[in-house]
This record gives sequence, C-alpha cells and structure tokens, in this order.
Amino acid sequence: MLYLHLFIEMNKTESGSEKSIKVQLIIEVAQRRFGLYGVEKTSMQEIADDLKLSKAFLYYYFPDKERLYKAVVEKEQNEFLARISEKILNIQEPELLLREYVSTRLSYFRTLLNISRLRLEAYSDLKPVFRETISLFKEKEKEIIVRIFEKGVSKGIFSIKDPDQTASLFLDLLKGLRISVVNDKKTLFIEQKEYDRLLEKTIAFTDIFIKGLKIK
Amino acid sequence: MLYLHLFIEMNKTESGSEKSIKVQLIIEVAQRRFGLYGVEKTSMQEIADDLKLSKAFLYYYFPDKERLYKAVVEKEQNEFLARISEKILNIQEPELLLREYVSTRLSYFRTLLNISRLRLEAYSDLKPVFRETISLFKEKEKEIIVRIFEKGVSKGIFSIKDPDQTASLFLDLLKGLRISVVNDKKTLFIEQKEYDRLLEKTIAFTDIFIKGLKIK
DNA sequence: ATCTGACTATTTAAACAAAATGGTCAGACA
DNA sequence: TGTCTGACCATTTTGTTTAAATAGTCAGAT
Repeated sequence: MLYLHLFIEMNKTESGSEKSIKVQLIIEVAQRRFGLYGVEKTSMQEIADDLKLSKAFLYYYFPDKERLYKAVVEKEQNEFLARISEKILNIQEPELLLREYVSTRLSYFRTLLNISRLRLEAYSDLKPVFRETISLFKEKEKEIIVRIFEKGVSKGIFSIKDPDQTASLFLDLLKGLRISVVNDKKTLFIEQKEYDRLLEKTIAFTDIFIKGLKIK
Repeated sequence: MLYLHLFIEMNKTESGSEKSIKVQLIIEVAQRRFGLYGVEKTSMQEIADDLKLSKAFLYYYFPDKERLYKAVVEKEQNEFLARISEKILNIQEPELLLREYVSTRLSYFRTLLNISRLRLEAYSDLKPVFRETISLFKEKEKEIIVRIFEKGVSKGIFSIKDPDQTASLFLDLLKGLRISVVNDKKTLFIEQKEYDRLLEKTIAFTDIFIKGLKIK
C-alpha cells in the first residue's frame, strides 16, 4: 500500500491542512463535480479528465472513491465550522448566536445536499468510514449548541435542565424540519422556493424554541 | 362500471358510515392483513381467501386494490379522529389538550406505519387518489390544532400571532421528529425501543413548544 | 343484484449478456 | 526512490428476455 503514509496524514484531522497541494487540488476538482452532479453521477475518470491526468493518478493519492468523497465532505464541514466559529467570536447574546447558527447551518445543508444528491434518508446506509465522519460532526455540532445553551443559562436568560439532551433534541428538530419540508420526492435537487419555505419555517421554529427556553 | 354507485357512496365521507355490512367486512379483513404484512405483501387473493369468497367478489365492491387500501387508511384516520374528538370534549386546558393530541397521534402513526410498511418518505410517490385523502386528513389535523391554539389564546394563556401558520409548523415539526428519530433504514418495522425514544423526544419537544407559546 | 370461474393485462422476478466504472499493477520516467 | 501511466481485471450497473405472480375483467350462473 503505497498511499499509506498519505492516508494517515490525511486522517489526522486535527493537525490537518498539511495536505499536499496535489491532494488539495484533487479535492477541489472533486468538490466542484460533486457539487454539480452529485457523487454517484461523477466518475473517477471524469475527475481525472478535469485534471488532465490519468485515473490511476487519483488512486495514488486516494485509496478509493469513498475516501475522496469523505475528504470533500470534511472540507465542507470544516468550512462550515470555520464560519460558525468566526461568528461565535463576535456575538455575545446566546439568542442571536442560536439564530446565526441556524441560518448558517441551513446553507451548509444545501451544499451537502448538492454534493450527495442522495435521498435524504440515504444517510442510513452509509459505510463505516462515513459514520465516523458524520458522528464526529454531529458531536461538534452538539458541542456548539450546548455551549450556546450553557452561556444562556449562566447569563440567566435560559432555563435548561439538561443542556446536552436539549441540544440533541434541537438538532433532531432542525433535521426533521429539513426532511419534512423539502420532501425530496422526484426532483432530488432543492429548489429555491422550497429552500425559502424551509428558511421561513426554521426561523419561526427557532423563535418559539428560544422563547420556550427563556426564563419567565 | 357496476361499482359506481357504491364508490360514490363510499366517497361522501361526511355522511359516511352508510357502507354496507359487506364493504365493512372487506375493509376489516384487509385492515388486519395490511396491519400484519403491509399492503405490498398482501394479495387480493389472500383477502378473498380469508373471507372464503372469490377474488372477483372484492372487485365487485372495490374498483381496485388502491381504493381498498384507501378505505382502510380512511378507517384508521376516522378512528384516530374519533379518539381525539372524545378527548377534546373532556379536556378544557389547551396545554393538556395539546399533550393528549401528541400522544394519541403518535400511536396512530405507529398503526399507519404497520399498514403501509413503506419507507416513510414513500408518501411522496402516492397516487392522486391518495394525495386527496392525506391532504384532507392534514387539514382536519391542522384544524384541531388551530382550535386548541385559539382556545389557548382566548383563555389568555397562549400568545400566537398566526395560529394557522403556527399549527402547520407544529405538525411539520412532529412529522420531522418522527422521520428523524425512527430512521427506518433496513428494519422497516418500528421497534419498541425506537418508539419509546421517539415518545420521549416528542414529549420534551412539546414541553418546550408549549412554553414557547405561553404568555410571559 | 350478487357472486364465480376462467380469462387477460400488468407487474414483478429471475437469468443472462453488455457496458460502465471502480480498482490494481508492472513498469516508464524523472 | 517517488510519481505517474496504460493496460488490465473485478464488480456493479444497465438492458433484455422470459417466466411467474398478481391485479383486474367479464360472460354467465344463481
């Protein structure tokens, strides 16, 4: 396994970002194609053609297509987390924070949907490699929400018994609302109109939820 | 079309319940088989065998399998609505009403899931005949919630600008939570454990939502 | 008017071949 | 030695045909 050293480097997501320029290039090209046509409708050959290199070149840097997909998803995740972190630094009010989180998260959702182009619930039959990535992201997400909630509690604004549980409930509701509203049916790509409706509902939901958390 | 007169009778859901004893019998037998094996795994022949009558007998009373399915679903719907109506008569507090609605609705959901045995989102590719039934039910459902909300408002307990909009948001959230929590994946039948978890989350959600509606 | 047996029409399933795509590897080249 | 390729193999997907199962029809018996 010639690529082993590279693969290990890729996976230490913490020190990350030390990916060679070539790996980054592949990811970017893949990201674009995935974004346009989805993973399933993108062949490794096409990505190689974009780069004007051979298909075997890709397999020199990535063990398989799934790992490349994973890398793209992780890049998107990091971009999302970066955006959120930036906002967290500048905003003090937990209420506003939550609202910012929600809208940023929504646009991330749209990107992800474009990349995967799978029915939404296809989340279920994903490979172990992915479960890891997804659950890691979920944890990070929840951590952010928990912190926002705790901030609200310590500021005497929110009344929350179990911030951890409430956070995962909140995320489940957001996810559920997404699924329930965009009912992907045949179209499979999210339309602007649907997205707007989702945004509207999400905001209305957040308002009520926040009010439900507030101390009377 | 020999069945026309019957079909018309069946469809005037309002005066309803005038269905002949035979039609009712068929529906009940189908209801049991659908509940046990799902629509797709139940053949018309099997239903006929249960009744010890010919398959053609069924087609004398129902134009096609889909309409029989529809009749079963409508029966379930009516049973659900009847249970809810009964509760509404006895409960005065909007808060309690909403909680009762939520838990009754959840058990109805479980029944429906058993009957259809389709992936949850299979809701999407349903025939026009069904869209009608579903959307009618949705309207009735929303109407109930709206009335609960309005009662809460008039009693000075809730503060809701647009009860109609809030009601459909509430229903979307419930639906979303269901989908998001039971992730039907391969199992396809809902396990007790999952159901309990859903119930727990639904209750927690309802608590916060109600608090979010209340006047400070 | 109600119901059936025998029929037809559709849908689903199985089996197979052809094409597309993921993935491997020996070796060329720096 | 590290990087990359063309030619190759293995698996999955797609298309086609055929057979079986099931939905649906109808003339006619009662």
